[in-house]
Amino acid sequence: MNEKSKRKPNILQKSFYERSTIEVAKDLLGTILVRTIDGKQISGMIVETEAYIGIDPACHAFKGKTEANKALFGPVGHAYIYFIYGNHYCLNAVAHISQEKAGGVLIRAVEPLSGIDIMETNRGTKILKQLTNGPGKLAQAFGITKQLYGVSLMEPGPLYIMNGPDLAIHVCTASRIGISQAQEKQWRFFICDNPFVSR
DNA sequence: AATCGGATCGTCT
DNA sequence: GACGATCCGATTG
Repeated sequence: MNEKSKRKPNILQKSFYERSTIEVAKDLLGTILVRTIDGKQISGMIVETEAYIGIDPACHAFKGKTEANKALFGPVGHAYIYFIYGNHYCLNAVAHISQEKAGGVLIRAVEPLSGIDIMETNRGTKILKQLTNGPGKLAQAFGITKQLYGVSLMEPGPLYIMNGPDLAIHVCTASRIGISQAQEKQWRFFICDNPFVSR
């Protein structure tokens, strides 16, 4: 174990996020999303993601940089959060190769691991499968709002992502959900047969 | 089980 | 002024 991993045990670092957005989206499957809030911890294993690269018409960064999407153009390994449909926040991890100007991975679903009682309170339901099986739902369960906009996911703070257990993961691929552009791209990834994948 | 429409508001045109 | 990387409850089969 080297000095770096001693300081930040198991937390994914810049070298993980500074790669092809699609590769990062696949590799985030099976990792652990951790939220610390009020001294308590919520965590879940990422089971569903979607890749959005800057040159892709479905990506929020496609039409250029704005105040709302600027995090997508910022340093990799940070959170890009957006508010949609008047009700919901969604979480992305900024990730792209250095030559690209923007790109991110939408975290669409996780499998609850710890802090399930807090998730139940945040979501207003005790139905386990409905706590985090969708991007808006997991944001609500984890208490993710725009106050976390742009925070680093690479250090022990309010929100970070850790390596998961070394499990054999079978990755399924599909079209992304809820977009009108570039629907043919197969850039949605999920752990096959996991019950917390949306739909 | 599957489908449908309403809620609701930040962001961009 | 319209729309959206969604969710939920109601209704129908």
